Amino acid sequence: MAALQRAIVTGEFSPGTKLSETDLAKRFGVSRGPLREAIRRLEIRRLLTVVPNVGARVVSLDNQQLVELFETREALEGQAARLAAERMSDQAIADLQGLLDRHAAVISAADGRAYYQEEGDYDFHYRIAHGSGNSLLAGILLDDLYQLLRMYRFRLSAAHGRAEQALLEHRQILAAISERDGPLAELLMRRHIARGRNRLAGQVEVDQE
Amino acid sequence: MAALQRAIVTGEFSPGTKLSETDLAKRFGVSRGPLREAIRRLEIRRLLTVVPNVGARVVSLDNQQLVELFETREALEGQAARLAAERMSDQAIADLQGLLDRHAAVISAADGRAYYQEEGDYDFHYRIAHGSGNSLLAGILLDDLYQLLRMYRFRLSAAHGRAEQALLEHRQILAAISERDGPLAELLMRRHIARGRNRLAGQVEVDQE
DNA sequence: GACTCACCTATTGTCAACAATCGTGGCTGA
DNA sequence: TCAGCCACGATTGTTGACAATAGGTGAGTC
Repeated sequence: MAALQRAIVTGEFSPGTKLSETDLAKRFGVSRGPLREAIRRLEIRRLLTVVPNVGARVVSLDNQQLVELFETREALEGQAARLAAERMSDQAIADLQGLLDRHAAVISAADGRAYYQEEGDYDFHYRIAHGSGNSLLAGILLDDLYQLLRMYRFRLSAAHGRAEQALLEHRQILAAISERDGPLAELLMRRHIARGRNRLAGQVEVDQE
Repeated sequence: MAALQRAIVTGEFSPGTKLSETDLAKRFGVSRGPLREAIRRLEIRRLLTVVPNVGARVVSLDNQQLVELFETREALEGQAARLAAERMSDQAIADLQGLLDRHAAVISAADGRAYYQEEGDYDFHYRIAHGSGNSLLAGILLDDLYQLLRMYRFRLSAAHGRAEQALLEHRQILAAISERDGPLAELLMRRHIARGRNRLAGQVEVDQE
């Protein structure tokens, strides 16, 4: 069930790949019934595109669609940061501070490369989404958009030194949250994501098929 | 397929209702296989809550969850309004102006009651979402959140005179879009939705079972 | 040689039967 | 009388087989 989603998100199936029901059923050792249900779920989550009587393919996002993804994240994560500033517990904020400290250690050890590309960035955003105290908002971000984003992390490869920059931005956002300044937290988060979007827009198109 | 979703959204099944697979299968004249796929889809769309080995129920949102819905809409529709101000065609803006004129006619004819409760409000927000030019953003709003919202329109019953107020706010938003003022359009849209949320918060709890 | 049409294969869509799990009701015992 | 246990019924989860549709392939014709 979740195994299929993981296989897609982790890039085991590259974007655009045709998914045969019978093949997948054998691969995961289940019958086609449950598998079709899993496919429907991933279709709604926008990880697969299904055309009737033809089959399912792993979504293949062009740069335009990635820009759309970032625009949507900008709105939702901005709101999440604002709400987190109002609602996150002092304990959760302290924990998040600890997380960023660990990230800093990783960065200096790995010379800046690892942080942004790897799960560290997701960790931070993950906690902010949860910290919003809004389970609907958090659900849309974590269950839908982040899964989509992870498929394309390879294309969002960080420029050298981007890791330190990202960490700095994370620290600024957390500082705003810590001071319970909702509007500032929202503004900083939106900028943080907009930077990612701009980096994307300036990138050469890399179409695969 | 879509018939089940329509039946739920239109309130044919009231919130909290237990949905039996066999009953629904007979009702819609299909087998349990396709029906289960439909259930999974509606589960992801958050219209049904499914607990394993027990069954599916129509979601039953308490006021807290409705507040979450409005908070999420606020972020997404605000962004949609901002983008619409940048991207909507002059033609689409003119059409939307015509829609609001027709709404005004309906209001004066029906003495203000019909507009806000009925589909008129959705029409406006629907077009803004589309006007954003962001199909992901529009999809989340139209396919997920609005369906959820429509289930609870009865609880959001407008106070007398709210229809005129809503129409006025719609006109202000459209004016900002027409002047290509993205930030203003976002601000006004967020306020427009926040008013709905505040009305909700001040409302007595009406739990159904 | 290129185009058209019919067939054929492979894949998706659907169905009815079987297995597994949960909730309920009644029974038993203290 | 009430608590706990057991068995039964009902509902969900799963499976394999059958039907329908799409795309490719080959022969035939212009």
